[in-house]
Amino acid sequence: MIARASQLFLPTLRDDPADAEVASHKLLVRGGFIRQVGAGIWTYMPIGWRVHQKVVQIIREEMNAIGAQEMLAPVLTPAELWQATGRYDLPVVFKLQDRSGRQFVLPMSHEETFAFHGKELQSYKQLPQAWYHFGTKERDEPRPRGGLLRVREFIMKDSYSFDRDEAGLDESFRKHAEAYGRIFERCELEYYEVEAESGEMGGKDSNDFLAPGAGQNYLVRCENGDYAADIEAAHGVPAPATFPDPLDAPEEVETPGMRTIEDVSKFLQVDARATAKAMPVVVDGKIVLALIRGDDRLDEAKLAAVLGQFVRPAHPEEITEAFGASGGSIGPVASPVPVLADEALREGQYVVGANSDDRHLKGVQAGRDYEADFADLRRVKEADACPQCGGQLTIEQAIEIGHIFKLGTFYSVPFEAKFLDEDGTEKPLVMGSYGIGPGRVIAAIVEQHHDEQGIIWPRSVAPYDVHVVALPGVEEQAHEAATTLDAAGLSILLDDRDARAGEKFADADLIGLPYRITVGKKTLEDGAVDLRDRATGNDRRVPIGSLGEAF
RNA sequence: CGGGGCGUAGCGCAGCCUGGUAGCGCAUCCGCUUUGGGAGCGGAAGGUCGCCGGUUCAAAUCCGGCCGCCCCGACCA
Repeated sequence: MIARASQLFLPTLRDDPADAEVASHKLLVRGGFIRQVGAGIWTYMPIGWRVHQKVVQIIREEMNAIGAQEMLAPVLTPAELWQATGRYDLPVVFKLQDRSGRQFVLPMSHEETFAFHGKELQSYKQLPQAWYHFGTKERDEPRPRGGLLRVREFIMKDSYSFDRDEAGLDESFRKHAEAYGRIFERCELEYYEVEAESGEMGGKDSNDFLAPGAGQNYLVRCENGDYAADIEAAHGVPAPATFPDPLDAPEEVETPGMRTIEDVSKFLQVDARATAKAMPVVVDGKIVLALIRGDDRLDEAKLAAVLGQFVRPAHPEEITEAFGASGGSIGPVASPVPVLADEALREGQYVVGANSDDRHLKGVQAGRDYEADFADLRRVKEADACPQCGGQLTIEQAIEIGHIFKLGTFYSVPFEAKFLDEDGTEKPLVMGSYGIGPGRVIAAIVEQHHDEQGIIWPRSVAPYDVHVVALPGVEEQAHEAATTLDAAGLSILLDDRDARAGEKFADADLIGLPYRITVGKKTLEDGAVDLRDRATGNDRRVPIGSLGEAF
């Protein structure tokens, strides 16, 4: 097909929009792909929607290839469905009422709705099933940002698998993971499948697909390529500490006014890595002392994974009341509250607060001088070693483009979505859920495929294959060239606007179709046109007669 | 929800401090000249200055309230 730029709704902008920070946001707006309607609310304009449809079609083909069945569930959803699982109370869920006060939800995902339909599955003979749709999701995000990176309304491909048992779920999960890999490869995305936190979806195992680029997630990777994880789930091997000579028992020392690790380690001439810092937190109204190595940062997500969702730092008054000392001077020895220590502290002797202002203890050893539960609490740092091979870890921003969950029976039990198994017993369906946001995929592609001039679309998702630039005076010949390419099965954007060459070239670079053909008097004298590869910038002169075979 | 910033023509901005006929660049429309990397000249159109209230002879400008948007944090697929 041939689209004429003179007729298209394709408003390109010369300048970056004032409110854009990340490359994908700037380029998609400038290139006339998307426009903002409100915070986190976007319209896809014609060429942006074409890209979206290309991504959707790739996803659709790969989902169908693993036997998943496409359907469509509604956006407007009776609140009862969400009350059944308790997700009704999540703050990110949009709620509304109809005129007679009936309550509804605008869903952020469709586990409830699909589990509701799962009730019609009756027998193990019907299993496994996998259903999906491209549905509009609504999220009352506390803070939308970054163009398409984090929005309040978006289309998501979400699929739901129904199996007899855990083994079946494992298989459905694996098939989805493989399909996701094929989808992202076809979109020419660099991506990593990593273990993730399950967030508010319920259930247990979940993997994220992270694409390096801008984005809200932090991807930890080993230089040797054998380890990748989201920072909230990542493990790193901390650099070893240099310990002073061991002591037979803790020794109390005066540390006047020393409240920070930096102060204490400098004052006592001790490696900061041979100190421990104590962070009192409150969960369920009780104080717990979280203990990590002095040079580490507490990872709130990991702490919450151990202690529960509602952990908060203790207030200064709570600390003083419990420990009889202020925040910078507390420690695990004779702690009045349970101690939860980071794994790094199992071995070695550390300097810790003495639970008395202006005093610290040297030579404190876990197990000998205090009792603690151990867990991985520390945030991974760049200096850490890879847990697999000891290689150097790197941390980079990444976009979460897909997330797959093993839900188990979290949804099927409240909905009583049961089936009769081969042994004649009734069992709850074992479910999985699997999401991909095409909008985020598009943003990730642009983050990974652009230059100073604009976007460089992979051919698989480009809105058109070829940008035919008609220079003044040869509009007829340009149209003929476009017709030839169209007949050869390519999709064409024909720039037939009454504009200058420089402007058309700049727009072509910005819009980023894989190929550009320039039809101008200069080369037409030789019966040829120029063919430029957007990615490499290389030009080729192609005789008009063989245009159809040039691709 | 905490901190910071912004709201003036389609887009990017100045004007506000020190109140007095609303401006610049790009884009748009008309004409002429130009035409292979965002042209030149001439003419034109386009604005309830986010909203409401207050002060004042007079408010884009000062004061109060509200709304919207962006960034950082909290939170989050």
